[in-house]
Amino acid sequence: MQVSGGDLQRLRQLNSLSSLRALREATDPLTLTELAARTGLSRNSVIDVVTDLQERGWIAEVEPTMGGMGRPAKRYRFRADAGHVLGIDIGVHKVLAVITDLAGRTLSSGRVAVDRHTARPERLEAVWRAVEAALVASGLSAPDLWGVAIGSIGVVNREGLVTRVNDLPDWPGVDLIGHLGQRLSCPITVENDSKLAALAEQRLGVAAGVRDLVYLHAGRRPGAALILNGRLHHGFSGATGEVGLMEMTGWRTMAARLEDSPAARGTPPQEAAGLVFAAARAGDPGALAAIDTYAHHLALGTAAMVLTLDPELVVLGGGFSRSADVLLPALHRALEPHCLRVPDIRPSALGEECVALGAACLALDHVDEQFFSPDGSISRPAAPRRHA
Amino acid sequence: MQVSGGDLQRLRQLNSLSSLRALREATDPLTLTELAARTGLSRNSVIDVVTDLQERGWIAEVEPTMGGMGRPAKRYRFRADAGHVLGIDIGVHKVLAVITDLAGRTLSSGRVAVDRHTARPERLEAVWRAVEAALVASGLSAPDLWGVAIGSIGVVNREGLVTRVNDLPDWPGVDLIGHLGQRLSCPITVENDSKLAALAEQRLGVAAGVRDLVYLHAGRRPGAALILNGRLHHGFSGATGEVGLMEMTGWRTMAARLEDSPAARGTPPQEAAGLVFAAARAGDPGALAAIDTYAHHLALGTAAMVLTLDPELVVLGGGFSRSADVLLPALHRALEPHCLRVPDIRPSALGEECVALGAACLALDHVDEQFFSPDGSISRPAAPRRHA
DNA sequence: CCCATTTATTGTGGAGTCCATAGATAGTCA
DNA sequence: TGACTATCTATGGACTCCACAATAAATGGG
Repeated sequence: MQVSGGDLQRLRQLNSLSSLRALREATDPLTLTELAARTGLSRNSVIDVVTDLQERGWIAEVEPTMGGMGRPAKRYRFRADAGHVLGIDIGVHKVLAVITDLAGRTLSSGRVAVDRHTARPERLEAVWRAVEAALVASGLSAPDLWGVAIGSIGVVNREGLVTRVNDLPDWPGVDLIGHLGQRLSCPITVENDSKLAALAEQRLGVAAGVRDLVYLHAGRRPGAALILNGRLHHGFSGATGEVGLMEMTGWRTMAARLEDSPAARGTPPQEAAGLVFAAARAGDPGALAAIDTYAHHLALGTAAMVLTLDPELVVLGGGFSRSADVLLPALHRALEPHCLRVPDIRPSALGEECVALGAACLALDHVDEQFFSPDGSISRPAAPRRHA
Repeated sequence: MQVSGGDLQRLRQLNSLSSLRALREATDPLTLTELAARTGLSRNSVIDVVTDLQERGWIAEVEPTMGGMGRPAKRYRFRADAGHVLGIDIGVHKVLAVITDLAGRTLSSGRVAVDRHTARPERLEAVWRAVEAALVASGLSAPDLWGVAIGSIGVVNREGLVTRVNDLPDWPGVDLIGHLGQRLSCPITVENDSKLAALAEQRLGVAAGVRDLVYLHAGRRPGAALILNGRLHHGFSGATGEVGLMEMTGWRTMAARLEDSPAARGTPPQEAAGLVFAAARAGDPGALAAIDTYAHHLALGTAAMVLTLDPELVVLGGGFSRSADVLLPALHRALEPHCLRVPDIRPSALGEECVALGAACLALDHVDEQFFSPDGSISRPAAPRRHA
């Protein structure tokens, strides 16, 4: 609840922003009268604001719709194509770059495969190749980007440094902002990948509009992230959702035990879990038991977070969420003995672009913040700045 | 980040509010020039705003300080005595009502002793007697109150209803807003007592200004509450910080086990814990071991919250926090094996008025919200309204 | 085809708020 | 007493919003 106040021009800016927001959040183009009603301004003032925004390229007039009574009104829409942001997902097995417009719609993407043995320089090079591919595919160039956010595995602190990673020995300490800042001249943010997946679900996925939620990354490397009061919860040092570190939850070993179950014995570990889920779907008692055991452990850590936070929703994401038809009921059953009220549980709606899309959402958030800050102006973010 | 905008009078209102906030947050009275610098407004505008605020009784002029160069400047201060709020703590053993000014400073209080066998009607009657006593002591009457908040034991939902209580069988379902609304004509809010204690610590106590913290209520009935992003975290149904419900933490029985330790065997349970802590302070090995066991269990639940949230600070409150000199180091040791980073732990600074003060803080928050809402005016809250 | 009805657009004047600037005022210091 | 400094006071200009009246463009009925 920040009170800003200021100048008459600041007032005009605030009114422009509230008009812009109204147009952006509306599903259909709005007439001047509708916009006046939504912003609470008089019609005259809305005309001033709208012509101004139109000249600056923020909104566009669309064909008036005929057929109603009276003189047809001009209609205006938000121009989501006025600017673009870049979201990057740096994972163990892939690097994915996505370019979206200001509404978060994907325009293009670039993908480069890597693996757990890829060294830091090669991984960074892969990042740049993915970005270039996405830029080429979109027809844009680097200076057209208004913001960039990067999702990385590991714990990311407030300065955007990766501080702790389990799987990639040479990844901690990498300065992604410094690296990408050499070629990109817009604000750059770094965040943990699970956190960005949670953000994507809250903005574009099954958790649209939910204020408090726990995101579970159920996969070979379990994790969790939190959206609290509608915002990503970063924590003091970035290490949130780490309940799996409590040995009693069994999170450290639960995925391996699932892959070791008789239904998948002997298959390569990357396919094992899928086989177990398939077997369970076919009614195999051993597979069902293995999944119940997995769900039991997943529920222990989840219960710790749910009892702490009492969220409205739990989103089941990660690779295993593809088998939500089997896993979700088991998780629900396993949570019941622990929770006062088992929250709604929904499987992730977004695919493997989840993290990159969440990164784009975070970049959009920062663009927004710049607009709405007291000294910001309604124009594209200008100065290259380091964000964390 | 709510964009408001509006007409010229709304702009004036915003500028008045930012001036008011600047004066309230300043430690000393400010001159017009200083105020202009802090608000970013021109001197002329500040004069307009300030004379207006003075006429409405929000600020007062103080004697100019001589001795400097140039013409002595008028100085203005926020009038914290312009309004008052009431905070009520309804506990098992006492009802405490506190009246504070707009700065959260206690003016008067009223206290009535009750016990676990007091039935609901008598407890509600005690609430009213405590309120009347506080009013009499302050020289105010009910219509002078701008806001009321009540801290109750048990889970409190968004509608302000008490939904779940362990110790008082006839307390769930009590409609405190309806009851007090019969005699008080200002907005009334109800919240869980531990949550309010946490709020008090964040506003007036050891956690001043900390954005993310976990409040531990270490006492005969353990509990926890969270401040996240500078605001009280209520949760979807009000049941946050309930990690103690996980049987593996041992929270349900840890206090009884402490009271049962040899150092206090045979003493009345209300004094037992104090005796154990005293014995530990004197070096008694059995007492030290009992405290280590207690700290171990307290740490299990705390670790679940800390790993989930990665807070900056843990505040140790509740009755046992009087023995923080013994308990805090034990808790720190017990947390270390579980946490990546053990947060700063500080003992509560506020005494047993903690909950009532937190209630006053919450009432002040609601008064503030009314000021800063787009359609609010800079005047005392008018209409009686139910808050939850 | 013309006209009443409905809704949107355009134009004018007034009120409120903020700002820049210049001159008057009230202290201190030599 | 007179220079100096910072504050107070007054005036005019610029900007933004609003209310109201007149004009314009569509529909639908006679």
